[in-house]
Amino acid sequence: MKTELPDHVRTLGEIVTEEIRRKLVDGELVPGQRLSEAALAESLKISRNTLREAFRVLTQEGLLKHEPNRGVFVSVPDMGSIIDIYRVRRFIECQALAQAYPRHPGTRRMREAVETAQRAREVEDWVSVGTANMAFHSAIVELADSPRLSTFYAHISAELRLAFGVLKDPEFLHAPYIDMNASIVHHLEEGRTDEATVALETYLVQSERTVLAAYGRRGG
Amino acid sequence: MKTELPDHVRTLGEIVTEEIRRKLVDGELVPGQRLSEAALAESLKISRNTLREAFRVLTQEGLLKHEPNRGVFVSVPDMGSIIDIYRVRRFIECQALAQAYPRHPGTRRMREAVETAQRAREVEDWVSVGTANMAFHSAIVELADSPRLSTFYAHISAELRLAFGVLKDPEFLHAPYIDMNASIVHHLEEGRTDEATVALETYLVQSERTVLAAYGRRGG
DNA sequence: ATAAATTGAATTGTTGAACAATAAAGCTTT
DNA sequence: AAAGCTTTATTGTTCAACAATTCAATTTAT
Repeated sequence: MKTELPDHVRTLGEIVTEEIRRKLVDGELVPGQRLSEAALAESLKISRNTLREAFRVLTQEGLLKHEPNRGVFVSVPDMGSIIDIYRVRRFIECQALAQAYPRHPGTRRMREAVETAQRAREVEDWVSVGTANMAFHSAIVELADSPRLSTFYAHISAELRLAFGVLKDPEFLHAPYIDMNASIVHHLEEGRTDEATVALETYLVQSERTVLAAYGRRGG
Repeated sequence: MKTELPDHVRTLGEIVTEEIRRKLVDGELVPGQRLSEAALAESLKISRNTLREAFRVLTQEGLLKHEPNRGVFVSVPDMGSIIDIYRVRRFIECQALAQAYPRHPGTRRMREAVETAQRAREVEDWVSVGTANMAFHSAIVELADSPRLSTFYAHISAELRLAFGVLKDPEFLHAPYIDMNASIVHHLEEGRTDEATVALETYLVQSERTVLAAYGRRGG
């Protein structure tokens, strides 16, 4: 008897899409940078056509910007984008949390993300702190039990990492919020969804202010 | 002096993407149908490579489904999809309406959509009624002033039209709701956002039930 | 000297053909 | 009827070519 679960065959185009996406959120490719078809195709050892298919997907996700006849560029998240992203985050995360029931499996994932972040903080591994922090908020969105909402949030989230990348200070951006997250999940576990929601909103407002301020100091 | 605003150069790939998208929401291509690269490319008079780029975009939008080595198929919205879509709609539309301020320009667009729908009803042009109805709900989402949220909603909306297409009864699906929409925008204009939100939620619950029931009778 | 027009190189847009890899269908053999 | 094997059609991927466009450099004109 064979285990029949390959279901997700990975085509070269998809693999390459993931690879470029990773380079984008990891900061190997920086906002504003132009991605030459010929150069990138050679570097990834794929053909231009396959690369172009990947470009279309990532453009649709908001990570790349396509300017016809000029090329594709890594999206530059300006202040308008950041404001919009945080507006969406408050819009989605707060409501997902507000109408969650405390026994939802997502709660466990929130708890785990907080603990992971705390362990990473002890070793001062701020990149891992950031990753765990993102996982925490993804878990919040999953409380809504909507695949489409979760996918959408994943895109928003990746776009925000692009913005964080240019700031290059994960400690500053994530460390202060670990305890707030702990408090949020604690409220939720105890059934105090109202207080959890208020705490989350406070978090998001404060985080937005921090990011915008840092952004204002830098590129404008 | 030349009017310098072409800004959005339309590449052949984009044009073709729009064309296929139109065929999808107009029901010329039906859920489950396989789209042969060779056949469709020839029919549209474009190359396979260009068509494949369009496929990636539309797959990302949820209108097509890509099964590696098997081809791309028009998405078949099953009950799970419909439930998810309506969950997202309640999630987004209700909150957008609840926190809207009555003088928002979106309000005017809501009013105009209602009037367009009413005029179309008098002529029994049910397809136009449906289009106006969709415009009404897009206008609700625009009350949130978030480009990303509006784009996301547009995708959800197109996916829902795919599901409506198989039911083929625009009168049944849209006509009963014109007056509810009129009532919603009226409440909003008079500043009674709470009542407007309740009415909207009622609308969405009722519409979902109708669609699911019709779906259950058909393909299941 | 500045602005406009021209040229030319580099890049993207698009195509067609080719071949490899995979899946579906048909056929055989048990 | 099930398992194994061919055959066939389709997708995955590459390559080379050319058209169309941008951009910078150069020339020309004011």
